[in-house]
Amino acid sequence: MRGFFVPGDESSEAMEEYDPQAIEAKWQRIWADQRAFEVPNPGTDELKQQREKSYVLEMLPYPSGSLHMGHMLVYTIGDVVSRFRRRSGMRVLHPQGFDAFGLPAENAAIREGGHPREITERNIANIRQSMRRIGWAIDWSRELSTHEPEYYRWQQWQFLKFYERGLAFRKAAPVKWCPNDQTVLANEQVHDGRCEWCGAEVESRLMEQWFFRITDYAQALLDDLDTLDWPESIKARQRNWIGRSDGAEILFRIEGLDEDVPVFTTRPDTLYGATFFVLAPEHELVARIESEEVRDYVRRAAAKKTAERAAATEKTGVFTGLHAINPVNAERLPVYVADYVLTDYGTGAIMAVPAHDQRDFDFATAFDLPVRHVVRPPDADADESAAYVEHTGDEVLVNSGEFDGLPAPEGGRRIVEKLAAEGWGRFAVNYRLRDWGFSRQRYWGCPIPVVYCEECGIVPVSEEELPVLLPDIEDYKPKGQPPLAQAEDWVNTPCPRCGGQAKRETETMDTFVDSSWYFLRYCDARNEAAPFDRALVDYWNPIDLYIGGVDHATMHMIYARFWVRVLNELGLVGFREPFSRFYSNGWVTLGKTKMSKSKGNVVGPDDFLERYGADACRLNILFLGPANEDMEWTETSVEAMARFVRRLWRVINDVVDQAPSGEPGGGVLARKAHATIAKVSDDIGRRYAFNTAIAAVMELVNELSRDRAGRDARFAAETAVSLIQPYAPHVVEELWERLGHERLWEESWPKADPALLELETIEVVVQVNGRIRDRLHVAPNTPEEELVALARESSRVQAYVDGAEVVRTFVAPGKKLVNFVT
RNA sequence: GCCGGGGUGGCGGAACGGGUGAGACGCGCCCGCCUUAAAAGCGGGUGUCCCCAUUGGGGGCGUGCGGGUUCGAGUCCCGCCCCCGGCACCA
Repeated sequence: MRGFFVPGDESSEAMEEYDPQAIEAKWQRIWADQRAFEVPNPGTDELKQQREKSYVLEMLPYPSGSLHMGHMLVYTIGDVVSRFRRRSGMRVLHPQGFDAFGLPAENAAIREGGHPREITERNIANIRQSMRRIGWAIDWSRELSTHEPEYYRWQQWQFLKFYERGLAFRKAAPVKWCPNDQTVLANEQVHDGRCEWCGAEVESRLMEQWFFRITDYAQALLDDLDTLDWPESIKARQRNWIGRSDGAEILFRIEGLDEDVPVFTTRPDTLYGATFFVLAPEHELVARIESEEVRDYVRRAAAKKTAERAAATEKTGVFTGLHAINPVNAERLPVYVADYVLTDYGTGAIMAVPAHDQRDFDFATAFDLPVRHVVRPPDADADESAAYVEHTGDEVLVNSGEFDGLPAPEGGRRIVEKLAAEGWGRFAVNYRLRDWGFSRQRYWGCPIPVVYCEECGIVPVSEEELPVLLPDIEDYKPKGQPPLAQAEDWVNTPCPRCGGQAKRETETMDTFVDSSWYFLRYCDARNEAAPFDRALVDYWNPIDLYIGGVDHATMHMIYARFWVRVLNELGLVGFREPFSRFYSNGWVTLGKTKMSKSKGNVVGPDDFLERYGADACRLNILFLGPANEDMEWTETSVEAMARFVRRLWRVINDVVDQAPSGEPGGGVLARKAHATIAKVSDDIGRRYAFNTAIAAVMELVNELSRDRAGRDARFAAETAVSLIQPYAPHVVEELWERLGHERLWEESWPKADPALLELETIEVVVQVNGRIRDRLHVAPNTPEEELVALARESSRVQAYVDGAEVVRTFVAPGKKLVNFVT
């Protein structure tokens, strides 16, 4: 049979070539036919079953033209974990859908013609096909796209609940307006004063907007971060974003206007150092100031682009002629209007303490205002010509009347207490987080289900009327008013309350609303009577492993947390936090720069799928490095993985031909196999160290390849195939069959035999004064005394001890090391 | 400025609760085998300096820099330097 076998020739003449395309197509067809990865919802009785559930989810993809390496990474991470957990006996939910609304499709429609829906659905079809081609184990029966009325209908329904609670409301607010896209942007969508999408400089405008009252939840969102198993860096970002500051609110009487204006400060200890007072140009009181100079300054400030205003190095402002009274010492402080004071942080007004705030100091210098130092380091004279802005906590108050000599923190406290007693101040907390402005003056989004009635004002559409369908229109180009305004038949509608003339809301929702609850809909994706059934949602949630990029750590993940928290208060879900554990994947880079469309350095997976197959590509993306750090894309590494798969193919086929069947013999190879089981299970199951799990299987295959016909070869082969299955699910099914089994994707995950994890002999390192001088090979259960005696006898140890007295002897835990100290 | 994460071979990276010669696994490179040749494959080598030597053997130094703790430090502590990221005229 092996007549032409030539020593050294690795390949059996009977062995077929490894053909990834054919093998992958075959198994993908089988999985689809058998609906292998659909997981039914539990029945009522099953809800009580012990079988552990696991909800593994990657962030919802935006359906741009095609998949990129970032997708490849995120979804492969989730796939490996979900396949691993499924084989570990859990009931695993691993669905997929599309974040289908949004500006890019609409802009493409404007640019190239066509309907955003057609463009989007074409992209979705394309991406879905790629996803199947990569072999991700997805429950496609739960697929959703956020642009489908079946989905957004229930989003509108939830909006109505928020509206009833007063959590969705309209207010006039200064908003970031993109003059190019003709729409309002969320703060989060503005980077360095520029529009996230088109890069145009953003303007500030005062407009009526829809908001969600997320600020009511700032503290709750901050507190509950402590309960979440997230990377510290991600929690830190959310904490930064929420931006809690502890301080005081203090009232200043404005002479002449007869108004008490509150300011927020984190430094009440410096109150005696206030030498002037500043209002933001947008502050409501400013409009009441009768001064041509002030009006002129306000006009110029308003005209400045946000970017300019933030980048300004020189402080500008104008004296109002008014004075504010410092409540602590009745000093008259000149009131200025200056645009370095922000209107949307704190109260839009500040007490200025130039001695202890760099910005105030700069302003005081420019306007020749006095600087009075009131806190001083305990053992040094302050430099009166500069601002002293440190606060180590050891400073003492000076020039502060009755509070002189107190440590600054205590002095600050006492000052607030005194003001509080007199009704001029209180301790206060301020947050950076703003309410979530969610209306967009664009077409391709979820319609906001309200109408404006001439008689009744804002009237919500009744639940029975949902969904408010997005109508088709001719022209998507915004012209100062939202594109939906063109759909006159749709806009004009009778008022649900009085039946009179009314107009529909023509703004649409921010797509972050769409992605704030999609993970709930997956649990009950075809429900036509409700957004979801609470029992099902409570069964699957919270998500056990949520995977995605850091770029969504603030906006999406804060909004979704807020949304779920509100649903919890509404009694619609039984949990407060949606994402128990978050795994943040790194970026795939080319060279050292991030792959991104704007940089034009995107390498797509399609080409590599064709050349090397899905299994090699899946292995590659996880072998590049730790998946939670940035990793550099190299073509040589895909080739290396293709080589590994081919090698696996050959070695296993040889084992099938050459190795005896029967029980493993417990030799070195069998022990290696058990060690590998332990390592891979821990790497995937606990450490999320996907790269080292692959390395471990490679080591096993390397050892196996040297002993393909041995008594443990078959066991080692089965183990290697089984362990690499989550990464390379196609080729292993083929090999598994050749090994005489079937349906590896349903096979229980192997368990390491603790008895075989112990090696027959262990190597014990013998050190003299911390330097390794010899090694012993002994039985693992050798008693300590015997071990020490053996080590002491070693000629090499003798040589290094060299007659000196051994003062101490250390035996490391596990008896793997003996150290003699002379 | 505040906050978070990092600095390990030629490269990507291992070393998981201080305990086996740091460098697993892979890439690259070098040598060899196979081949008419190539591809593929297979075997070996690959931190650095030094010493003895014929194959071979032995030793010192090495995880950004400087200290420290410890029998033992890439890992812990103190002080620096550098890189990446978040927030930021945020009062």
